[in-house]
Amino acid sequence: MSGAAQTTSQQTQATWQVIQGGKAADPLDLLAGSGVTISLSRDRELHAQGDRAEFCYRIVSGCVRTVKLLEDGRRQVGGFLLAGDCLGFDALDTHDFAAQAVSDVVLRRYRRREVEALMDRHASLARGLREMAARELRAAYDRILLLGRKTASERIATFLLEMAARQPGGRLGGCKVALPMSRSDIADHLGLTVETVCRMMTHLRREATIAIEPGQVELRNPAALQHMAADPRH
Amino acid sequence: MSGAAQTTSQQTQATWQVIQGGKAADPLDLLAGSGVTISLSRDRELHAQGDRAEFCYRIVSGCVRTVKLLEDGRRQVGGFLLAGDCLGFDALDTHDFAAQAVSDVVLRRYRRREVEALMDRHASLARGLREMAARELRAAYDRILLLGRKTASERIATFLLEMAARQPGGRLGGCKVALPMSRSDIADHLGLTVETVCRMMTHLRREATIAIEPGQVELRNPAALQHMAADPRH
DNA sequence: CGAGCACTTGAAAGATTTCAAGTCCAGTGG
DNA sequence: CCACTGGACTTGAAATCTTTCAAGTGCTCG
Repeated sequence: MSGAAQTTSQQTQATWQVIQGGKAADPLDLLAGSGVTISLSRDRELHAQGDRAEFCYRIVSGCVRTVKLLEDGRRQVGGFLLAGDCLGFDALDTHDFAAQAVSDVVLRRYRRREVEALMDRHASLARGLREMAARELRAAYDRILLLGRKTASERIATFLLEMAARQPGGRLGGCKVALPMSRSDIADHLGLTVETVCRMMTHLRREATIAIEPGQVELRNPAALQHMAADPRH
Repeated sequence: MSGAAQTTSQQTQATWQVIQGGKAADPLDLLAGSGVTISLSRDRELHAQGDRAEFCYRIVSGCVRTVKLLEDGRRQVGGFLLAGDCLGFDALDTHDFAAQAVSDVVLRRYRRREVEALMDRHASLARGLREMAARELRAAYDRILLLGRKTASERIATFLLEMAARQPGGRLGGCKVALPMSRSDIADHLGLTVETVCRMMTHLRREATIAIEPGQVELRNPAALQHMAADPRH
């Protein structure tokens, strides 16, 4: 019953009707009215590590990376967010990682207070966001397995297949996968060095498993990648 | 308004009153009535990888590990759960990792259907579990940083300090930290081999930073550990 | 008392990193 | 319009951390 909840209740109510009437809609549609559209240019920060978590976001277009830093400069890229992905809905009071635009980015920004209030009013939204958090957690455990137990070549293969699966037109065979992030971003995501990432990619190119083009790769032999993603020895 | 929700609503209502009247209580108290107490002996599984997620659990005593396996037998221990910790509240339809008793264990088991229904009825419970999921996610990102970017000695130091912080009587200086899990469990948790874990522990013992005893270690110089947890060299 | 398993320790092997050049472009200024 | 500069990307060789392979110790359970 907070002020924030009151001010948004009208548009929310309208959206709710639509969902009731239609098929199982995106639970986030409930938020449609309460967001603001923002544009950010390459390398700008959505929020810094430690910032109060006032807002959460949904990517409209472009690519965002989440980043944690160690005091001595070592960097871990938690993940890359593409169009449709959400960020910060499950934060606590502060963000414990930074979020930065990998490319020019358009996103929709929501006030967390309002989202929280809406969740208390609409169990369906709460359920939807809960499921989203569960998916994130599952992805995090997959990454923990990758970082804890997979070799460099397995990590690269897994990463390429993951990016391919997230591509809009999701065919695997001979599809071009956009890689808007730098090699260094990929390295810091996979717990490797830039050089190792390069060597592995070069190796895949020489085997004709992939073709490297600026800003993207073409998967010429996805089966080989899939095999490689589960086999420690090359 | 499912049947499950109806059958639990009476005891829930009673608990709810208590929470309203008292200080900010454990949101899980709402579940008090709907669980069953279970005992499991060492190495038994709470659930296997891929099992339908019918139940979720709260550890009463003992230690539980979560485990993911690769086809070729490589193993990643996601984490260790101690008394008070929860498991499976944020699962999707299936568990994507196994949960196994590290020691003899007593736990409280809840039916997820009932928990879901209660969440829809009580926004406060939903909020509490949401916050719990957020904490888990934060811990997962910390582990990703550890596995992606920290050296073996940093991993060990971080692990020992983490376990110490979770100890019931939370003093750090000269405190004994129970380590119910095997070296091999620790290795698979930190992305190392058993041998490396042993060597690092031995090293710490020789420096008199810790004292090793069966099933536990004593932190003799926590400051040294803290320094080591953030310094890649030694 | 013996077997088996967890744990420890040492030495050799290996995967990845570090260090060191280059190459290739895109954007800039002459 | 074109050379120049800086950054991203590649590639090679040496160094290093961790693993792998090999024993050996010690403890617990039959």
